Amino acid sequence: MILDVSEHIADQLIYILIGLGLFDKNVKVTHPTSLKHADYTTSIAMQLSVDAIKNNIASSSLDLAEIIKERYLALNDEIIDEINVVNPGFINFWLSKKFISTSIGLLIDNKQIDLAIKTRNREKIMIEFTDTNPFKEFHIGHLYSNIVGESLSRLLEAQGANVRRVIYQGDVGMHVAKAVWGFMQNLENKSGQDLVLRIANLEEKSLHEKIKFLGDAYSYGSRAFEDDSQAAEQIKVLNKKIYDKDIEVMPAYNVGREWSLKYFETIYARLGTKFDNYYFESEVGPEGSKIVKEYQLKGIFEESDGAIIFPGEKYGLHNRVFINSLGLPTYEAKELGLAPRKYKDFSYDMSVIVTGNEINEYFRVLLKALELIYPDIAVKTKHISHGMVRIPEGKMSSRKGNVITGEWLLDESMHQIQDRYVKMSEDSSEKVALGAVKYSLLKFSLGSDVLFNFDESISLDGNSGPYLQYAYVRTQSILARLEIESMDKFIFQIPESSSKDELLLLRMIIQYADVINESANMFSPHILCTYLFSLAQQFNIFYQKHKILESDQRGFRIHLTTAVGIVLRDGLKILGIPVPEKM
RNA sequence: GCGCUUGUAGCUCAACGGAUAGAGCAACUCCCUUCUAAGGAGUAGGUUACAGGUUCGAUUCCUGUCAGGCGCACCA
Repeated sequence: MILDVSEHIADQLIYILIGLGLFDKNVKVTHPTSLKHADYTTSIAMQLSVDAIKNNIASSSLDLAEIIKERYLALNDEIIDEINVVNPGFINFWLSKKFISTSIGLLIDNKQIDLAIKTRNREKIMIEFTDTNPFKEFHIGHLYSNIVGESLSRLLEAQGANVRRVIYQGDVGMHVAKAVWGFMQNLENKSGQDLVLRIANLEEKSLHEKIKFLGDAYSYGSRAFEDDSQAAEQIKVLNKKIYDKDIEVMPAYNVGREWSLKYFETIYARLGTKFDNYYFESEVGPEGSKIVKEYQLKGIFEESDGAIIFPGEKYGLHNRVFINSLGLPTYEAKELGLAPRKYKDFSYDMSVIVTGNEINEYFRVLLKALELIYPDIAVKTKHISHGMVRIPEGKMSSRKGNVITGEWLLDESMHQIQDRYVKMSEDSSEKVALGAVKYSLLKFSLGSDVLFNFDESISLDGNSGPYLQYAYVRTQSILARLEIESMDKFIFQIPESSSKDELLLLRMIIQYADVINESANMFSPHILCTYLFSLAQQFNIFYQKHKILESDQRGFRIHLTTAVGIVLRDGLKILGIPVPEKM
């Protein structure tokens, strides 16, 4: 809908600067911190003032800014209405009303957002996120990863990318061994029936009861692992048996794995994620081991204390075990097996992996090893890490029983909403609950830890998901009062008497495309959140001050409301937040 | 001890090296016979942990100090 205005202005500026005998290809044109200053701004005059003064081009940064302004005005750029220069040398650009009305008119006609600049047109991007572990719960950390991964996927899709969502699940390893051990022990104590029959009895139970059973088995197993050295030995042996697909453990292993995966699937569906590929540690482990052994011969890996390690210290990192002394691949080796497998399935231009920041260090080591083995894959791999979700009591642990599961949070959020708004439909309250929880995690910049606060995560007021949903619903309920006839008849035009609030709202809408690109390029959904919140705020101010349907500017205001609704709906969709019809 | 990371209003967080450092929550004042008050208007709240440095300009970059978090080989 909108051409890339900042790039357009930057091009003009470069042309002007060359004419002046100044050259800087890093001319940046950005949105100022506040739209009160202008639509676009550049600080180039200040950056080049030293050069300009030295070469007698200008006497100061302010002077240089004035010179640039005059030359820009001489270009008669139709997009720009006004340029002003502000101390100590900012050059501020104001979009013309003509440009604004044309852009908004297009937006309304198309009834959707279509970024003219498809910065990632058809780029193939594989994105891995959520990474649950069968046999364990789906806790808020997984929830966070899922919400972040899904919104990043949608941001990249908005830029035109061909995105493939994948998940990598840990179905082997010590956590699984602990759970299977606990599972078998818990079954053992019940009756004299044989294992297969005892498992069959459990099949009648509901999925939730089965998951509860698995959860208990895991905490029983991990407690035993720490407190009982004999049990710990058994669990280690069991771990190996699981890798080897030993017939003795497979019945319990297979049903537990299946229950878990089925359960996770219900959560992904609820959250609105559909994965295209599923990868499992059990599948990539053997390949990873093979690669490590092959490259051990080439000197990339070394033997140490019976294990095979990658000597990260040689590269300023630290050493990591890739194959343990039992001959089993660790996380790192499995990841090494996963990388080429993913590339084989989808010859991507970029591979994004979303994880918690606790594994940042490992990932650096892993990337180094990958770089030595598959340099072409390594350069395409991008690790995005989000912070850990902390709870006020400290660390979550299954053992302490203070794990907050994703499902519990969503359910609890929904209950609170239904208590407060008794008339709301089931469908809307689920959407609002999702909006509250998702937005509360997305609004923070990625990277640093987030403190989980229940009241805030389900907050319905202020800077929250429901605030945005409410603003959207408000636009729709106003528009719903319209007769169908009236919609197509006006040509979008900004009246002379339009107020500052209305103009500001229009200028904010124009920025949407830039915000999407910035948010996607920086892999930062919170940028979109911040924007949508201020847009909704500005709309609420407008709504409070002005009558829409009963005013002499009815047509204009209806269109304005329509445009805000389109942007809010589209932006929320990109965040993965559904919009209810009524609230 | 080493590596990575964070420190901004009472709390939770924004701010591409730029303009008077902004929001939400909490507190206090107001505004519903009105297109949805899940809203709006206002007041109060800051030596951006501390000390230097680089720059026309530093919350942002560099160095040091202090404080928190994470990671330091067979878990993921």
